[in-house]
Amino acid sequence: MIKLIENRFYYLENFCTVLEWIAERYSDLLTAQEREFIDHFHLLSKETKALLVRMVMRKGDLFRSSKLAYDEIGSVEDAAAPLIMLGWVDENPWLSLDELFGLLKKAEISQVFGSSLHKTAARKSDQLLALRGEFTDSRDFTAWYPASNERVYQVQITPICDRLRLMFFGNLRQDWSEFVLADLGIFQYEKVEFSASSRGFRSRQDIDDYLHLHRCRERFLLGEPPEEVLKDIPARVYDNDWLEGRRSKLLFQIAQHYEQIKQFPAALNVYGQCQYSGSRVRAIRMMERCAQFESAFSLANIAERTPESEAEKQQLLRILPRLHRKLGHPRIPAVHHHLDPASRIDLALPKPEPLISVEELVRVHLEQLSRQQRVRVHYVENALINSLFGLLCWSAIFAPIPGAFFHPFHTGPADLHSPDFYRRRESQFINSLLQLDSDQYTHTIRHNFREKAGIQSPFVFWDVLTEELLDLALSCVPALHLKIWFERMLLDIKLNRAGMPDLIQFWPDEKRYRMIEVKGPGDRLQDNQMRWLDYCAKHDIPVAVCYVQWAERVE
DNA sequence: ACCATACACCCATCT
DNA sequence: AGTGGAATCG
DNA sequence: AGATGGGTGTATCGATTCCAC
Ligand SMILES: [Mn+2]
Ligand SMILES: [Mn+2]
Repeated sequence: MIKLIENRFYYLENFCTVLEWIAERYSDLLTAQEREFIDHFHLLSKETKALLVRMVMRKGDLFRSSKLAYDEIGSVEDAAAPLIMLGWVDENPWLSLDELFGLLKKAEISQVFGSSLHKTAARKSDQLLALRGEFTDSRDFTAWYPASNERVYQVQITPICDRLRLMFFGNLRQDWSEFVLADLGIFQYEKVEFSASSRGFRSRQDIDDYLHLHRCRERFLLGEPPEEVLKDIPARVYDNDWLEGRRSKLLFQIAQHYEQIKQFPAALNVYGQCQYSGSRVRAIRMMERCAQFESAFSLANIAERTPESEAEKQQLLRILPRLHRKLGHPRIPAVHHHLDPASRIDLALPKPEPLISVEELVRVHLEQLSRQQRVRVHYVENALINSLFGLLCWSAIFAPIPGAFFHPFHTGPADLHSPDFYRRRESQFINSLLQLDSDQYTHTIRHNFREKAGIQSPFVFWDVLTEELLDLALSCVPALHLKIWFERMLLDIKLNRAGMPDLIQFWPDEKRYRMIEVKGPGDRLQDNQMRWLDYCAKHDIPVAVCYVQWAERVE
């Protein structure tokens, strides 16, 4: 299964693949200077190109020459020379004290700062803290550390490399190691026949906007005061829905941060600026915390008239009665989730070894409970229904819709969470679900289980879905039930792909099943779990909640 | 699937 | 000394 | 006792190497 890489310059080959890919499909989105970079790169010697790529792939931009030892490259000095001429690498960068500390080992720090250091035993980070006041200037490496005969190199071209990586992958979370991991067979990706015109970006402005938001997010994550970051986040709504989603999400996270540091008015202000799902409820909550009950009440009423999701509706059922009370209105009774007593299981089990989970405990208990008939219980959570969905609808999910796939390393379509995901492949999904009206669905699911085994999918959990589990599921779960599960998933994939019960119990002799949510002491049903339980009850799908308590230990 | 969600475990407060 | 986290590599 | 909101920790290929503590 694991292949060997025969080319010692495999990483360079991969980098070149990206450059060629970009030059071929995205050249209209590049500046003359960027196109020039690509052309120049190809003219360099193999060793020089390899050294640059090694540096680009590694963390940070500063490297000691001794840390750039690669057999296939040989002399770093020789390989680096052309890069220095081009200005792509600085051979003698000015280093701040912080940067120097990142390059030196602790023993070397004592050597350099011996006289200034009070305690050589102190932690490196404390030494840095202590020296910051004294050494505020930047110097080059030999000035800091004359005894060293090493050089320090600094790559100068990370911005353009990040831009190219973003254009290729459509995100910045994937990096160049994707290639080698796929070559090694660690990740298998579906081969989608997308057209040569399929791209992750339509305009240079979109790329610039993405990079800008990304930098804002990094500054926020690094701890810069949110007020400073907010100044640079555009107040206007982006035309591109995808980018607007990213803008909204960043604002949401900043608002959450304000919430954590108890700056509720600031949080309210930021929640108000974004339409990220859930921000409205948080805004209502912030008004509540600021004792603005009238505003909270009126926003809650707007939300109740036009709820953004089932989840919001559910939260409003808790919020509104509370606000009525706070405002001194006549009480309206809070409606609580009601569980049919018949589908409630109470168990008192001996407290087990700390390593075993409650779900596993109940699973074993239920399997051993009824000796007279065959009972199998699997701990599946979301994995089973999602996997069956992913296998049945494989061709719909991986349909080559324009813009959904544009490089060879997608785990799923790029627009999976966009509101029109379903609409854009409606006929394919209708076709897939139609198979549940005959026994065709079992063939499709089994076929894809064999043919697509191990291939990354946003729905299929290959490690959970064993052959035994698949057989049990296909023989015990009626097609109609699968259709009901899948239809709700398709209504809102992001929201409805989770919250499914922990266990599934099969009675293979009766071709019957039941799903069971396990709750240990001190654990409660979550909102999304309640929504699935209600939905299943409404459609006569057998579900139960199993409450576990620890049985008294006999002393 | 945008270093994230999803899950369980834990606590404080209010009724 | 030994341990653990981060970085690197294929 | 229970409901509610809130905060936390865990997990991402796996082997090897380096370095701080
Ligand atoms: Mn669970
Ligand atoms: Mn559970």
